[in-house]
Amino acid sequence: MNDTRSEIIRLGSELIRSVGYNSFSYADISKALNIKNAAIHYYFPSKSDLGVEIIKRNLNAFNELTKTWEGLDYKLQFSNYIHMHDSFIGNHWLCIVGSLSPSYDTLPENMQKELKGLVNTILKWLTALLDNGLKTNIFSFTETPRTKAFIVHSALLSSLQMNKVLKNDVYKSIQEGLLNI
Amino acid sequence: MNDTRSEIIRLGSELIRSVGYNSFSYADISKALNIKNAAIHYYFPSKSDLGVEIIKRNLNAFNELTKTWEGLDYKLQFSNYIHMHDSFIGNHWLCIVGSLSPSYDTLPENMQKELKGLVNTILKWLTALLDNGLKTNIFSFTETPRTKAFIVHSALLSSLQMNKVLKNDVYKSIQEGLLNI
DNA sequence: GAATATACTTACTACTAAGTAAATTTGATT
DNA sequence: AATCAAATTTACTTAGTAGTAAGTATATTC
Repeated sequence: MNDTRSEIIRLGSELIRSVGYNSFSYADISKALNIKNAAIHYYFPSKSDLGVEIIKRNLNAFNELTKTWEGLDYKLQFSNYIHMHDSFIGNHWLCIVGSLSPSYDTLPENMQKELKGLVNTILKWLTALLDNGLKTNIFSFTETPRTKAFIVHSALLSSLQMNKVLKNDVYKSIQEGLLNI
Repeated sequence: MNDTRSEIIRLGSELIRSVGYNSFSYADISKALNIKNAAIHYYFPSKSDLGVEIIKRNLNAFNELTKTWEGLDYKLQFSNYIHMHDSFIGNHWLCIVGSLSPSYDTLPENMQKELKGLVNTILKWLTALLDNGLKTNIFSFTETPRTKAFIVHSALLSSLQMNKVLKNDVYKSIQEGLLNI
């Protein structure tokens, strides 16, 4: 795969995580990569094409990653999930879902669809894991697995957002709280 | 208080909740109110002045509301808090914190400061409530009150964001899950 | 009744954004 | 060396966006 193209995607991802989809421009990318904005339009005719590609890659990465966890015990899989975004804290980055969801109504339709698919994939995987763990008495909680998945996912996603604002131990605290399952 | 001014604030609040601070313009407000954009600049010279005013009003409203709950038993206060944003679901609105936090790095400094103050106020109140409830055996949870406050706040805030994307029962589910304390 | 403040409008500026058409360069193939 | 397609720049358009300077009608104060 072309170097410029993947650099655009890499930078685009970072920008979505740090300032959000609506707050970065092709100029931000072109300046950083020392190319012209038209060069980005060559690879991604419209900004939403880039947005869709970035979401797709995240979905792919999630599927690949969880596949490598297959067979691990549920506690470890859960812990892996909870620690998935640890590398983002220092830069105060968000996960893609936490970055794009709040501005969902302003996103182009193809990105909305892709984002919805990503969220559903994550929740489906997490619900199944919690269900398995509950049935085998590895986990212990009173909510339904689906509700528990909603809560865990939401709390984790939002802890990255709060980390941006408070810049304190909110992320680590929530992690520890959630792991106590 | 002036009618135009409060209409600007009302509409600004709605727009922040629905599309976010960076995605609405003075044109959106001026068109809706049948005034010129300069009229908005008359009341709020810069957009951040409007943003700050809206956050301040939310802080004020939170303080006023929780003050009216003083004396109520902890379970009821907690339930009131959890149901605070029920009226937003139909329109897929976010709470102010959930709307502004993800784009924190793009906000003008005065808004960042104000937002941080609001988050701290909410977390302080919630932590105190959870602490009181735990000490009197009204609530039962294993985390520290501070961590539990982080989790509850984050899960609730993010459930409104997920409601935008999924448009299903995620908000109600999380509410029920959280109330089981 | 003259002066002044309030609440705007008109008409603009400076700037930024996404996007495009056409020309040019680069690099591999024949 | 000539050719051709892919990659990229040049130079531009269109459409916003925040913000401002100057003017005006209406009410309020002196």
